[in-house]
Amino acid sequence: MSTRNRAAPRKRPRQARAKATVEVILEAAAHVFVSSGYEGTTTKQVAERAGVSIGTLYQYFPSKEALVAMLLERLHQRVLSILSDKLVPHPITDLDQEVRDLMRTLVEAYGVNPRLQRVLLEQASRIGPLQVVQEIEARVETLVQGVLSRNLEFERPRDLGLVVFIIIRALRSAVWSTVVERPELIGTPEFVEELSALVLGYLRPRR
Amino acid sequence: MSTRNRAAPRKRPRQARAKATVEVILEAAAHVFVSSGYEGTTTKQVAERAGVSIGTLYQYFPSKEALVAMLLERLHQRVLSILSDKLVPHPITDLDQEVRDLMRTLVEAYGVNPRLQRVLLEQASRIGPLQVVQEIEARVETLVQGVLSRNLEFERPRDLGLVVFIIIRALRSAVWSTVVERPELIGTPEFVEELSALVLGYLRPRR
Amino acid sequence: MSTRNRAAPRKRPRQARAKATVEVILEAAAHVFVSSGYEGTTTKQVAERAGVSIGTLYQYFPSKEALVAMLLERLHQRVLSILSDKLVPHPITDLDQEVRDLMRTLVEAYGVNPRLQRVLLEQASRIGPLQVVQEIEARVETLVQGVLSRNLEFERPRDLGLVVFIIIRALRSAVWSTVVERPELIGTPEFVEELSALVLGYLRPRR
Amino acid sequence: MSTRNRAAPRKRPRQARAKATVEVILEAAAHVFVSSGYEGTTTKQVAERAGVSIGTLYQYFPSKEALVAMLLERLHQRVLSILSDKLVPHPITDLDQEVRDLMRTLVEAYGVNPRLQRVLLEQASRIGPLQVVQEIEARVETLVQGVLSRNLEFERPRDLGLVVFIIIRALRSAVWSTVVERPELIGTPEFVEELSALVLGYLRPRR
DNA sequence: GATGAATGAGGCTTCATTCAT
DNA sequence: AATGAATGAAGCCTCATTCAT
Repeated sequence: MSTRNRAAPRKRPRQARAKATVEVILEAAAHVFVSSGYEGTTTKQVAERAGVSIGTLYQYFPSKEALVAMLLERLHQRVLSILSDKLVPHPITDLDQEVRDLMRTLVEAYGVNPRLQRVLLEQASRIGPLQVVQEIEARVETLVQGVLSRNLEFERPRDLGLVVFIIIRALRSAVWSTVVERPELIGTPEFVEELSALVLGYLRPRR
Repeated sequence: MSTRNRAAPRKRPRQARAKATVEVILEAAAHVFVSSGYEGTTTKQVAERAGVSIGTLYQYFPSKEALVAMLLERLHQRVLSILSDKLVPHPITDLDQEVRDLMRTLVEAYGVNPRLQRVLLEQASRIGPLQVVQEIEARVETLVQGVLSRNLEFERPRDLGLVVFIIIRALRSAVWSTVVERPELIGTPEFVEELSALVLGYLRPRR
Repeated sequence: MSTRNRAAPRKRPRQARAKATVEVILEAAAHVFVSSGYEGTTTKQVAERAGVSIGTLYQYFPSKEALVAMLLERLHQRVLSILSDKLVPHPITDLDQEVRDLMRTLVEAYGVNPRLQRVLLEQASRIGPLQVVQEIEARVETLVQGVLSRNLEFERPRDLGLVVFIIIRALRSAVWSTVVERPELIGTPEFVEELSALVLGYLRPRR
Repeated sequence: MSTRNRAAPRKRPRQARAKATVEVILEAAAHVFVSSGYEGTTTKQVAERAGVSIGTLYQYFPSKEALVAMLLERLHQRVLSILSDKLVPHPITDLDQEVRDLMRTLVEAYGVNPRLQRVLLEQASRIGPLQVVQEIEARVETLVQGVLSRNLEFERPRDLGLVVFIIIRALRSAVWSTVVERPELIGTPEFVEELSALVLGYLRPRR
């Protein structure tokens, strides 16, 4: 319980000013985490960039980990909301297009501040499996698996769970690596096309 | 150069005893890095696990970074030797089998102590682009690209460099994630089959 | 500038408590430097003697050098204020008395915590030419040279700069050595008399 | 006894080779002490510069202090031999010339590797009053005092011990400072002339 | 005698966190 | 609520010295 609590926010801000303070701190934290990494980031730096005192920071976040936890929660909410918006069940007309849309959605989701995602997820595993993260990951997998199971049939028997597991990691890694190593490609149609090819080729039965 | 190269080993061991010491330190470092991560690892822990004094450690490695650099070098030598052994140019008979072999080789290479690979590569980028790493990555890409360019033809025009970039990240990530999250799958034929499907499907022109 | 200036104080204390802390740390540092020398002094010793934690020390002084730099600045301010107070230009009546007063002033200035002066000046040269020190030394030389040039005439041509250079070192050394080796003499009229004789004899043309 | 012994050489070298080794170590030590200061000097540096192993160094000198002690002894032997050679009692003809010779001798003595003298004497006081040093200093003072007492008469009563004390410090400091701050002046007739003026003026009764 | 590998106490410094104001 | 001064555990690293070979 004590461990779990370290990562929990200290108090929910009630007043408008307090809410603004929390926002500004989180923004600052995101910025510093991205540019300095988790260990390279000091709470003082975050406070300074946020323009608040270190004491104020600790009033809202009882530890450095709590910053990670909160950011992780937010980030995943954003990722999840993207997925939920786009993956509402609906009648399928064009299978190919369907799968392609799904992938585009995943790429879009992983493209939300990917450097921050990287830093945070790295910590997520160290902090101990944060419930938020696990939940989200599970939901993403479920969503994807749902779409696929409703729409695909394989010639040979395949473990759909494994397929989804692999797809997600492959896509995520491709997106993140590209952000870091070839940022100029992000957003080009060519890049999206290749990612789609990766996934569609994988899902489509081979001759 | 002397001041800057914190990552270079401090001295070449001359006596047999010293060589053994270096080995034992590196083994210890690998172990602790894997279990505690780079920042979570202290030089004292490494020395203790190696059964040597902290002074001895610093006699051979002038900094924590130097441990990473040395391990990185060794790891890559191993990875590269796997690749070189298997990817010797030779007459192609069965294209499908050929590509599948290539992928198996990559999986094998990324399966060499993957948790350590993860920790080290993460640091590699922070330490500054270590030559060893860049070289290796370049050579892997070149090798793969070579095999592919000799054996594949695409219906639509594709940027082969981008294709290889994506394949490598996708494969690597899939292997690493599996080691961490589903270790029981590593080595199963099913897993290898899926990875092959991922790559072959990607490379094969879609109908 | 930020990286290089290890000798600059880290932050200006705002609250009254902080100011008091800075004072107490500087006093402690002066004491320990005098009794143990620069290298013999550890920052921990200083913090302990000041009755603050080591962290507090580093909050205000980013390094051991910064302690030296600050003490040097203070010491020289004191020395300079003594000189400025006494060496205000004024009409000369008794030349002999005039020079004697000048010397008395120098002795008084070098007599301000001379053991500390020794330790600090030794470091000043190692730290790299601190501006404060150079400025002060230059001003002392200028002041002395000014008084002398307005009041002395030599039979043979002499390099007044060299004369001043020698006088200052000779006086300073005599004062400092006496503090260390014959402290009982400091302040006796006899001692002052001899120093005056040293300087006046030097300045007065020989027959 | 244990403290005293730290500074004593470990063994007298008997063989020629051993003697050469000791010499080469001492030369190296002198060099490194001068360029890096006492604390800045590591025994390993000394060994390396001497071209011997650290083990060999410790075979002849049981500690870093022992190096200082030995160098101090040698240096003072040299200083003392200069003084002894020149200050042999002899009939006085020209008083003025006599005193001037004495001063020249002192300057010459203090000019023998003055930077090393500075480093060593600094340590001498920290190591604890080394007998060698005290003896030498005493002998120098005695010698000088002897010459002066036989040849000078003052109008007013003066403490000759104090006079000598002051002269020696004044001269030494002037020489050493000049080496550090105005090396180009060392050896010029002008510089010697000023030092002589300093001393002669001091000794000669004022009108 | 020589070598250099090994030791470990101890130094400097950072930074997450607490708490008095 | 906010501030920022104070804390101190803990990390990295150096270097004088010992000792097995």
